[in-house]
Amino acid sequence: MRATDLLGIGELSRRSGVAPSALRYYENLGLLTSTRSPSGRRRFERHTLRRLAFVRAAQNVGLTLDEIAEALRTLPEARTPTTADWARLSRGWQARLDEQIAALQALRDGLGSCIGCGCLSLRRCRLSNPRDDAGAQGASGAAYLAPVLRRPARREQTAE
Amino acid sequence: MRATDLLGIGELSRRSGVAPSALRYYENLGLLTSTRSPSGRRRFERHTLRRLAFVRAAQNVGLTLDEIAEALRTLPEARTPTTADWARLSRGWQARLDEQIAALQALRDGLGSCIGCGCLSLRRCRLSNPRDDAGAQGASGAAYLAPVLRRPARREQTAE
DNA sequence: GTGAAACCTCAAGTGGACTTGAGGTCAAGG
DNA sequence: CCTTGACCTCAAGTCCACTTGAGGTTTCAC
Repeated sequence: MRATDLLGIGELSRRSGVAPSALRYYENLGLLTSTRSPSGRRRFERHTLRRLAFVRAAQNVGLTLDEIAEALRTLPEARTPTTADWARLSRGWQARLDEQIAALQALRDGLGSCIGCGCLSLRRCRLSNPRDDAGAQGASGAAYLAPVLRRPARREQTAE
Repeated sequence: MRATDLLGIGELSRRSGVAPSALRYYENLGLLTSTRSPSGRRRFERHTLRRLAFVRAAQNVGLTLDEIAEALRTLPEARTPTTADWARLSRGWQARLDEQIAALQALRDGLGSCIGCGCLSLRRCRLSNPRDDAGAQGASGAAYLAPVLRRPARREQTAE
């Protein structure tokens, strides 16, 4: 492991596309670890890039940083994680994604009929559907649409 | 329009599943309007339920409250909105949803191969894929996965 | 040797969508 | 008459994932 195998925070940022401030933040949360140079600068091992890739992917699947940190804590400290380690952590995401996709498809299909009818409410439409009809369904009325997936795209491009 | 056609905030909350505090908040943002009783209490018209249904649906599609408010401002003030009005507003959501679904499917399919290989990074894997490889792609390197759809389900059930 | 760039820490700010709390009013039932 | 509970306003707090800023040190190229 030569010195050039260790990345400074700027280098890691450039290679990962994650802002230095975010990297420090991640380290605070325990998602990342670093050693320090004599003058106190962070030195990250190269496999931190893979860790970051995992973090990104997990975020895309909808995990919070806390959940991700918890998952990462199950990695062996002693050795560089293997592909099998990563595969283990990401098992289960598939199902999660399937659910999210199904929820969105339901929304889209509901929307398909709604655009025709313009109803956008009441039991004819599963697009929104609060429990109108004065509790005709009892307390455990219609569940709302899966609240998956809010929030629009964020400023991701540094360009512009 | 009899008095019973007007809903108090509690009643509206119960029928819509939206918390009173949220309803007041929406009114502040201009998503909702109300008249007031002599003693200053809010009275909502019944079609506010449909407005709320629209808000919910729009949120599910990924719009912010500001965007929703803007859309709602294009509704005619004078009359109760028609189905055609609602349909007009929700046109365009379809495409948005299609995009979101496609993004998620790409993520899932990428994941499929990654679970096998455990790579979870580098150019072999489109699950995460920051621009590693020291800018081999130039400044306009791989765009990250669509950052659609973060954040997990929120406490939606009052039950429990 | 000097100035810019890169790094450090720690505290506070941001944005979106609300909720919570303090402090007060009003209507209805017993 | 009194209490309970539904409602009011306005300010501040919460959560998540970061970013920004102030104030200070180190490293590097010239």
